[in-house]
Amino acid sequence: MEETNGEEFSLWDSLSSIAILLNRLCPPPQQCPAFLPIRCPMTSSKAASNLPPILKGAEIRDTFLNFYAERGHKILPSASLVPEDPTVLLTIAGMLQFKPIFLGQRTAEVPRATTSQKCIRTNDIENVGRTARHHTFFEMLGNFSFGDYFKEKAIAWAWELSTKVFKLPKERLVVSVFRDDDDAFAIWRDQIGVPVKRIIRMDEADNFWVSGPTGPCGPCSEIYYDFHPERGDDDIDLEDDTRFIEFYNLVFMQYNRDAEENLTPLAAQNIDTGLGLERMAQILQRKPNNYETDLIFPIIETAAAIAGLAYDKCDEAQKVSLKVIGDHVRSVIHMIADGITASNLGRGYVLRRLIRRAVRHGRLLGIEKPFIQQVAETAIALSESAYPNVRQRAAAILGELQLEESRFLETLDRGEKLLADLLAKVPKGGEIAGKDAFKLYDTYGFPLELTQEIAEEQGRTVDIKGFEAAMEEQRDMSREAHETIDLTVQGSLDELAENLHETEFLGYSDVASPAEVRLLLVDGKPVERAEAGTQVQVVLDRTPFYAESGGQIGDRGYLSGNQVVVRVEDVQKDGVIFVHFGRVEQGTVTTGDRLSAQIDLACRRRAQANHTATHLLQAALKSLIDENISQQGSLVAFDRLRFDINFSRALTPEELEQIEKQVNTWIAEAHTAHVAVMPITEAKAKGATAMFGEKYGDEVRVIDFPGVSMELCGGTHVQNTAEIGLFKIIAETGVAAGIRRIEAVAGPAVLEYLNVRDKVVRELGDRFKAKPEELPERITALHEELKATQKQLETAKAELALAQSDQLLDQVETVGDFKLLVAEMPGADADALKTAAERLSQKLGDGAVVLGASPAPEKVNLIAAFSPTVNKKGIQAGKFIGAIAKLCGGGGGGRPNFAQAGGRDPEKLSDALAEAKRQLTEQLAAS
RNA sequence: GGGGAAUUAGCUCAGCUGGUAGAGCGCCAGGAUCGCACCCUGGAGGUCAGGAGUUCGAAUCUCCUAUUCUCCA
Repeated sequence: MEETNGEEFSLWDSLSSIAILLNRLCPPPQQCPAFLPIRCPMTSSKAASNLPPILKGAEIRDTFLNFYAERGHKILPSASLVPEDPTVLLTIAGMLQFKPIFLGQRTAEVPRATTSQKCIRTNDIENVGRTARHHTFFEMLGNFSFGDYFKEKAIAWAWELSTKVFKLPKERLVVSVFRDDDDAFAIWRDQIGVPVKRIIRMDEADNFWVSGPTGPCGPCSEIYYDFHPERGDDDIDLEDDTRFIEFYNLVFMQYNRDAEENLTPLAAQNIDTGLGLERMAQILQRKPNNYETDLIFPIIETAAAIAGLAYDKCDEAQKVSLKVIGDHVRSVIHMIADGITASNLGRGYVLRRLIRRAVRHGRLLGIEKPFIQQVAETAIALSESAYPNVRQRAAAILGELQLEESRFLETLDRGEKLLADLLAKVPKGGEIAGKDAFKLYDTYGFPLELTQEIAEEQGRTVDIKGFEAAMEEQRDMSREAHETIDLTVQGSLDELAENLHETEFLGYSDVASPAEVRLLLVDGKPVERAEAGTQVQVVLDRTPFYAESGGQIGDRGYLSGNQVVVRVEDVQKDGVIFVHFGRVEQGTVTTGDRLSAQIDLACRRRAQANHTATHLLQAALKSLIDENISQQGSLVAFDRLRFDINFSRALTPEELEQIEKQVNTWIAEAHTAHVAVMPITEAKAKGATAMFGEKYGDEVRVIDFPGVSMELCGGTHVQNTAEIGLFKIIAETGVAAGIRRIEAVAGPAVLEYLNVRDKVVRELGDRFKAKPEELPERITALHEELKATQKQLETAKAELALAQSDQLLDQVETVGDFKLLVAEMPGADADALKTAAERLSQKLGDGAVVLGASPAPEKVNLIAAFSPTVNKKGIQAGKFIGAIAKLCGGGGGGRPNFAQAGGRDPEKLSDALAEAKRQLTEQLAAS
């Protein structure tokens, strides 16, 4: 078929409707195995001979994987969204799980593989829903060659898959190659037969792949689908996304780039490709964008139904909101399924933002009530056949979403209230300051767009520039803080590292060893010798000391030699070099000295007990509470251990008791440790627990207590769990939303812990004359008694003050139209004075009352109560009493009608009162 | 890792530049009612998260700690 005659739309539309009809005739996957649609009547029909068959998303996925499986590729499962590579936050590309192979860190088990990989990217999050194909969640179909086939086959297969299997018309395909890649250009032109005009050369920015500043890299070649072939082959602009969509990217990894940017050919050349599932679905399902494909649209329909909307009748803004929900919900269910929980850091924070954006767009659509769970249920149903873990984890997903959604709705409520206050202060037509909007966002989590929207409704604007400036400031602050950490020894060590060799670690087997001083530092600077009394850092050629890592703190001990003793208090690791921090206790230590390095065995044993206990704790949590619990942080010290886990609620006392019991049972069962070093892949295959955020080499150390716990770990452990003796949980607290912290003690540290508790309880028992179990009751009773007594005392004091005040009525004098009372109320405290003064002032009517007392040594209280008529004479209680209080060595103030003051000189009280009386008499008498 | 904020009665929250801790709901009692709900009157209920400091005086200002929320990396 020669291209359409410009009537693209009508033809396309009519073909679409035929296709839809045909699809109805043979639609359901269960009747229609993956390849059947290709054999549908449609493909043989003349009218549709040039139109690819409509395939469901799932069929596209299966077709791709099977195509490459038939060509010797092993189908591997999608890797988790949480990458093994700790430097990467989330799995952002199909090749991520193979990166170590491409970087030469690991050898491939198979020469060819194919995957459908779930991916998350949030760098273009603002575009999601607004363009046809930006997503935070997408699936990348890929075929990979590890030093096996290269360009020729990769190109040929990609073309065969596109044109023969997916039946994309050749005339509608355009390919790109890297500017200098003549090989690829020739293959496309000569072997595939693509017209030269439809092979476009592109620059580095688009068609040269690098994994980092150095390392493997190479040119790419991409295949684009052309929605408007009638526009001709002459000015093809692949950047024009109204015409082209890139759906297949082939990366030819053929060079290694060094620090000087020299490219040298790789011995083993690799192929890494990616075909966007959603994009292919858009093409094959004739949809205007990815969102309306069967991979996402049901989610949108669910959301629309909840909002009471019909998608095709929605305006553009509503469609954007629905698309954002459709996209984000897919991200969110897979993230939670892979064990991520919403929090305020790292990938947990990414998850939170996605959930909140989805909720917010739901509100934009007019949904007031929680709805995310319902939408998520649709998303789970859509994904479960390809990713069964979303169904297995459905309860966790829905629970997490419900928690986070309600938390966000609370945040919004609070923000709306604060914004209302803010708006009240800005006149109509005015502008909300950028820093105010930012504070709302930064401190209270209230989205900027929402601030703008509500402000606009109220006829006000928001200073966006000011907001962004404030945001930039906040970013700088974070970044600076991030960079300025730990400059202690680092700098000088880096300079010297070239002259130092890797410290040989002997501590797994030895507790003491001869060693040579290779480097001596004082205050971070290298020195030849250090005298007794100086703080030093020592680098040895070999050491039995464990350096802090994996949460376990460094060993303590001594370095000793001829007349020299250095006490080691801590050991840190800088890469492969161990630095012993300590103090020279005796003699002079000199670079090159041969010393005996000996660790403090008692401390080491405690650390071992705590460390193994940490492993048992993790195993117990996984088996008793939730298998998805994983470590978020850990500390193993000599006297305690701390273990942070991702878990969204507090553990109950019963659960903690259960865990404690389980760990102690394992201790009592005396399990023997099997420690082995093996390739990481083997360890994983055996089911060893690894930690995210922990860097592992190819060879890993596995600590195995068969049947109980198996973990990758470089720390030191007991040989038998019985050595731990006893394990006791002492606290369970929250660290951040979604993260709980368990603190415990194990081994000898338990005894210390119990001794302290025991001493306190015994002392309390002695003091309260009660048995330990009676203490709480006893204290409650005493507490109540105390409160009752205090209450009685207060009442009595108030009564006394009133009685005293009544007696003072005798001393009232009349000055002109006013009543005047200046008196001392011995023993009355501040409260009593206030009560009395107020009562007297009421009784006197127009007039002034000044009372004074000294409730304690070195303490004076004064109260003045003036009627409004007195204020009119220009006398204010606050100012008046302040001046009087100065006479007693103090100060004071208050309101014009009622004020209080104090001082420190009781012996001057009567003089001060006399002065007060004199002044008041004089001023009140004046007319 | 670095910021910002919050913590006041059983619950939701006021409390201004330091000067006698409040409201609404809930609770208890009384009134009204054949009775209940509504309603009216009265009452109980507070270590102002904890600790230190400044001050004559701190819920209020400063510092530390804990907990929760939130933003950035």
